[in-house]
Amino acid sequence: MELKNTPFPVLLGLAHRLAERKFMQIIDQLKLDLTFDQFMVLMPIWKKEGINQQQVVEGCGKDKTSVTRIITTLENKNLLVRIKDSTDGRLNNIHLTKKGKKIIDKVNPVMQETRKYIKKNINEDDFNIARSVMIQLIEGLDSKNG
Amino acid sequence: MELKNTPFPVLLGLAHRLAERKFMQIIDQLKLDLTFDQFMVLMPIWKKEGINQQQVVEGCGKDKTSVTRIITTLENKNLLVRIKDSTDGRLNNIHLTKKGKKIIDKVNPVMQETRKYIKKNINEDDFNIARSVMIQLIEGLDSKNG
DNA sequence: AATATATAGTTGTATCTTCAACTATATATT
DNA sequence: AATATATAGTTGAAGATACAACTATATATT
Repeated sequence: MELKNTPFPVLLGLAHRLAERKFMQIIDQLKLDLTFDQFMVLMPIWKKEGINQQQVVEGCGKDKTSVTRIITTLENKNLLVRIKDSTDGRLNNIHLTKKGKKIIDKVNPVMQETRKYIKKNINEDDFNIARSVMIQLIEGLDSKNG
Repeated sequence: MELKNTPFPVLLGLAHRLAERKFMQIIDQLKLDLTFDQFMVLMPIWKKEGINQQQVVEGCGKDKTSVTRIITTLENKNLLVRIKDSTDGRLNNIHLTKKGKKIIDKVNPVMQETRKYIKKNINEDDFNIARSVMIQLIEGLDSKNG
């Protein structure tokens, strides 16, 4: 596939898809019943136990509808539980179960490995520039900023 | 949302999603019955009339399953037609209808506008580095290369 | 020519995504 | 206190995605 003249949004989609696929290739070897998207939702909860769904939305970059549904899926798999906040009835605080923690402990090293794999052969300075461009791009596109 | 320490795959997903959303915001103003993904499939066909589905796959960066289904959707909307290749019976050559061409002519300027919008405030050299990093990343991840 | 292998495209199933509309609770304004 | 507005989360519907298994045609190998 000729990438040189490929529009940037196409590159974005491709990179996104291929990175997911690579991750799944590796995770499948662990025989874990987990998708990439489910992992993306678990991640911020693992980083900060008991955060609410809105904070999960911010932590994983997914739409709140998707987060609602994936959390339901994960709850049905007994990887986490929703607990209503005692002082603000709108909030669902999310807690990992033992099973949830266990699965994350298995997946995390895989994630590290995948990140290294993705970065291999890429100049570190360039990679950091790409990171900052992505961030500027996201900030420029964020609905709050027009 | 705090982006500084956000993992790169999350940034990829976010940028991808926000770019799509921005595009749709603008396209909706034209009252066209078209999604971003449908446009992504139309684009390579518009660039080269009569290409087959496999070439569309390469041109839009989507999975062949998705392309099959989106092309069916677009055929039902009368924006294109499948025509079996006369010398290789495996191939579907895709041709835009008049309606299809008309819609692309309306969307193209929007796409240009969106690209400008996305790049605004981003240093051009940095943007080009980001582009090349994306390409290296895709090439490194492409299944053919391991 | 017969068989094996490769390529193009489709279909089934499960999951994910988006938008818009909705419920419920909390906060701000009068 | 009553009303308006904002925020957190859910649901329905339409569309997109991934993988694996499948059909059909073409090319390579014996």
